[in-house]
Amino acid sequence: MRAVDFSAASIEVARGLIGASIFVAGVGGRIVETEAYDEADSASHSFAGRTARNAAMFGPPGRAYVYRSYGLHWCLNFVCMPAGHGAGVLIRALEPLEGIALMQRNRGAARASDLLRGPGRLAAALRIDRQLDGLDLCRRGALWLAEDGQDAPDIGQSVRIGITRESERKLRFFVRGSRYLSGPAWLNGAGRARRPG
DNA sequence: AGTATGATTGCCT
DNA sequence: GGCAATCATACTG
Repeated sequence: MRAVDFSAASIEVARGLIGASIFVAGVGGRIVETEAYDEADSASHSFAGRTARNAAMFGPPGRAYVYRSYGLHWCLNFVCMPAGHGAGVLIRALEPLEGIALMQRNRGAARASDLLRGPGRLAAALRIDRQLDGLDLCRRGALWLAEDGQDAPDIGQSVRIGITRESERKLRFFVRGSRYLSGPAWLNGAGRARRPG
């Protein structure tokens, strides 16, 4: 499947989005880390059913779901199949590509390697907030996606970060060896993800 | 490199 | 009231 194609389950979309790029008004980067949240996933915001906050997750695939995390940060997700069941992909980290100086201004002059490392940080750098919730990503709107021309990256797989429920499922995908990842080093290592020892 | 803490909003999963 | 798909800061090593 094409990378920018949401007619698939979140685990496939999470893997497929690695290497694609996100652009928002003069800034953007390449996706290096994602997490899948599927239907019947107790770690997902959609698990308890539809609310005002998570309504976009229950809409058509290929839309943005933007939520506030810990009352402070915004986080960006893409809605996936099956439609109406609340599956999605959390975008966790980008490699800076375009508008680095502007993104540094948006976040208070972070180093390039820290600019887009983590879902809250990348949303701040790209100035993503509630206004983009529900945006149709298949049209070129305020935020759009681009295929990457580069060859396929080496993709690692690990457990998800910052959750307590279903914490053993390996639904996080990342570019192995990237300097732009979030999470502890032992999750991002060269081998398959495991603790050193 | 790893660990602890407080900030703050929305839903109780 | 408690908790959450987080982050900056302030420590320790």
